[in-house]
Amino acid sequence: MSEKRNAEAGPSDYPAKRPRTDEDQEDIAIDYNEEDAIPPSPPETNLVPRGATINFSALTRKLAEARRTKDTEPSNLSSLDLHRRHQDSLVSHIFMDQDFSWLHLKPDHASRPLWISPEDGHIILEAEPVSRPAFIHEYKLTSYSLYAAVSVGLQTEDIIEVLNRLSKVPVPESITAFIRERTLSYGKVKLVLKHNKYFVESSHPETLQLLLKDRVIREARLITAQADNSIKAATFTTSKAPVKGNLVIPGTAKETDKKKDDGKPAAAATTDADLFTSVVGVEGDEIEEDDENVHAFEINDAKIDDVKKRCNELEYPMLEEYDFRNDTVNANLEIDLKPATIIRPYQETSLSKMFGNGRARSGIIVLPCGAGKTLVGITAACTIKKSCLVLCTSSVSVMQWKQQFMQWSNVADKQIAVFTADQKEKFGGESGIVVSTYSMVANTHNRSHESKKMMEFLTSREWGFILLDEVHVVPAAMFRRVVTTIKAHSKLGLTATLVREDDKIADLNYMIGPKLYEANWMDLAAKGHIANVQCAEVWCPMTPEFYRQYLRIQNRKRMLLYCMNPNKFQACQFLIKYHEDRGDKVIVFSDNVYALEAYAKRLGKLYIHGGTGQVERMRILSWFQHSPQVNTIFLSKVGDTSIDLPEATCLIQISSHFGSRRQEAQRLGRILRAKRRNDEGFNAFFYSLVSKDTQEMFYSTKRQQFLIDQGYAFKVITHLDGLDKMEDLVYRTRDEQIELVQSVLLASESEADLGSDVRAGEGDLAGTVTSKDFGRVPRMPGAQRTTGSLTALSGGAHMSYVEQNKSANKKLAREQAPRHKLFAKRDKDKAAAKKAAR
DNA sequence: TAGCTAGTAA
DNA sequence: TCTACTACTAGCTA
Repeated sequence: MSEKRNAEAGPSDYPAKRPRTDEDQEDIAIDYNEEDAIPPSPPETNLVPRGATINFSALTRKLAEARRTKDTEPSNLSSLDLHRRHQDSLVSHIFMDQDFSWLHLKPDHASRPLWISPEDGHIILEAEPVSRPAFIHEYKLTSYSLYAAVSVGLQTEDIIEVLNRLSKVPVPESITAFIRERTLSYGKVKLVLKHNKYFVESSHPETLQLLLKDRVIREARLITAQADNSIKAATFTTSKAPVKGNLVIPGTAKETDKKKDDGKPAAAATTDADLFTSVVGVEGDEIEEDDENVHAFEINDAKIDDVKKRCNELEYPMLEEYDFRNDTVNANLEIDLKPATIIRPYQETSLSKMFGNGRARSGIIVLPCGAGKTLVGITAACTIKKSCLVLCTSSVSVMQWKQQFMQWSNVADKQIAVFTADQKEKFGGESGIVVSTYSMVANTHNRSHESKKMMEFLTSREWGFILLDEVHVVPAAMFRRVVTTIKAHSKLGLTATLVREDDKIADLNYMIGPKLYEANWMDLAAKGHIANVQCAEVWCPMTPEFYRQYLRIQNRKRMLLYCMNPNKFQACQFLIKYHEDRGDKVIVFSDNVYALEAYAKRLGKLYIHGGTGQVERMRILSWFQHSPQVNTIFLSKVGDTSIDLPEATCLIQISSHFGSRRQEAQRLGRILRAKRRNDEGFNAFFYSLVSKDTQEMFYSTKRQQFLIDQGYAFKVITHLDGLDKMEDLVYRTRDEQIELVQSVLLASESEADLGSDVRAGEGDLAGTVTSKDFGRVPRMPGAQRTTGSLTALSGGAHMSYVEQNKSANKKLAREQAPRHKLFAKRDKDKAAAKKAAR
């Protein structure tokens, strides 16, 4: 119902990482010595003590107090006070410098979890701190979230009613007015595909008239030959399909006894969403369809994107629903899930959001990697039973989708076709499934003859269903055209990470549809569907040599220096050893190919990057999967997508430039499948190695945001116990380190000359460890391995977790602009969201 | 099979 | 605000 994001509190916000003012620095400097005295527990927000309620007026009072003290006594603060003050600044961000102490708390406010800001629709939820980093969750009422709520079947008064029931303070007038205003127009306009033509449809002719006043929409309208210019003439009527009926989603446990149970949420699937619907009780009584006639006008399919966008801007977002059961024009597809296929409760919940009223709503389902997105898509296809087009990002996943379709459904072999550069198949008969890539369908120039014919095949027909895998790529300039060139009655987007670092993610709202369902990673982990993950950020101090060079050198080459930091090298070696000894399978990610090779070479491990050939990849991967001697592999960002990774249980990130939240989440997703040993309290591990006091710290914070939003807590490790005693520790001596820094500098020089052509040396780099070497030399490097007992190890036992370390380098801090551009972006987002809410 | 272009993410 | 920059993918041609 609302877009969730955590209050910006929690372990990720280390004072050392946030932009500071000069006086802040003074505080930190004074405070420095006290830091070590802090007990080794993750920092908790001081806003609300565990289990307490938010005392609204007290909070604002405290805020004002904090501001006053800040002015009068800037220095003499203990570290705890500092931390508090930091928290206060976060609170003031939530409150936007407003004093809301005038709001009346309801008498029983203690039992109500929400409060709502009358100014901007921020909702603060006091939640049970199960395993969340923060006890306060911040949501925001936006046009989009209301749109999503309405499209899932909630009605205006229900929303207000529920807010009122849960809120500590009466729902402000401004908010109810906002909800009314925004929801009233939703769902009034629909985009309908009929006989390969698009129509804007509504049961309110005055709404259509209103839309036609807009120039963009008016110009997109197609006027049929006999029509004059009035709406009436171009309007045709049609009676609506019967409501609901007994649609059963295949694969659900209650497939058999569905009929009466429809209204009640399944006991097994008590997700947040269910909790909500159970409060409202709307799932049963869907919006009553008026039997009235509907009115429509045709629009030019080339301009659909514009029209949709325009309608969205006019606050009349177009719903797209497909009444597939009453579609007699398009041929049915013989497809069903195999009898043995049972879908999980949350998968069922997500599908019930899509098919809630007996039709197929277009929209987006967000599930973490490894939670069975593919099966959700396949089940949806089996429910609609019409021709279906599946689009993915790479040709590898094209093959995977086909294989999954064969595995889970009874689709006939000749009904499923693949369309890539290598294979251009068509399905037999009137209906079928085509799996292809975005670029294949989006590509407009330079078509081979065969592709051209295939595209004609795809564009000439009407698809019942289009499945968009990794839907977050769709807003890209070239890919977005697929949504309009392919004529599909319903669209389902699947993704694990509905984030982009640009502002295009909001476009999906009108391009595909609203977010129908988003699973909470923590909930899934708690129920054992995905692995439990321990996330940790390992702070590796720069060695003096490296830091000197780091400060001297300009922007780009700096990256290599903090990637190749000997301390990081050692930490990486230590962690690999540690986890291999436990019996973990370890993946090490490095964005930087030079660092990737250097690390893998030095530590004697196999690695894969973009230049690694297909055969080679498969060989290394199968070794990693099956050989007890290959327990660690190094991956460049090829591993982010397009490589099907086996069940790794530990992940180490050595270089992760830039603040891509998506990448971070996707990488974490690589170990989520490792749920086998979940029952034994088994954890998967995710380490991010960060060179201290470098730019990396900024990016790291930014990257973690998505995972923090999902409820993951990042521990900070500043010391790896036992590292000093480790045998064969690399770069132990100063001489070795100096040698390393020199080779790094040399490399960054030559790399600058060579440009990006890293591949030039591939294969003949002295000492490069690739599987070719194993062909000749049977010895596996790093083969010494003792099997550790899994139950005995909890992972954190050998490491000291330290809350914070504020020994920030002053000089460095001064170098950084007071407002880093990452924060500028955040400010911009905030402003944009605010504007959208207005 | 390499080499090219074009596209994506940040 | 825009661009830079790198690693990578897909698709096509010869």
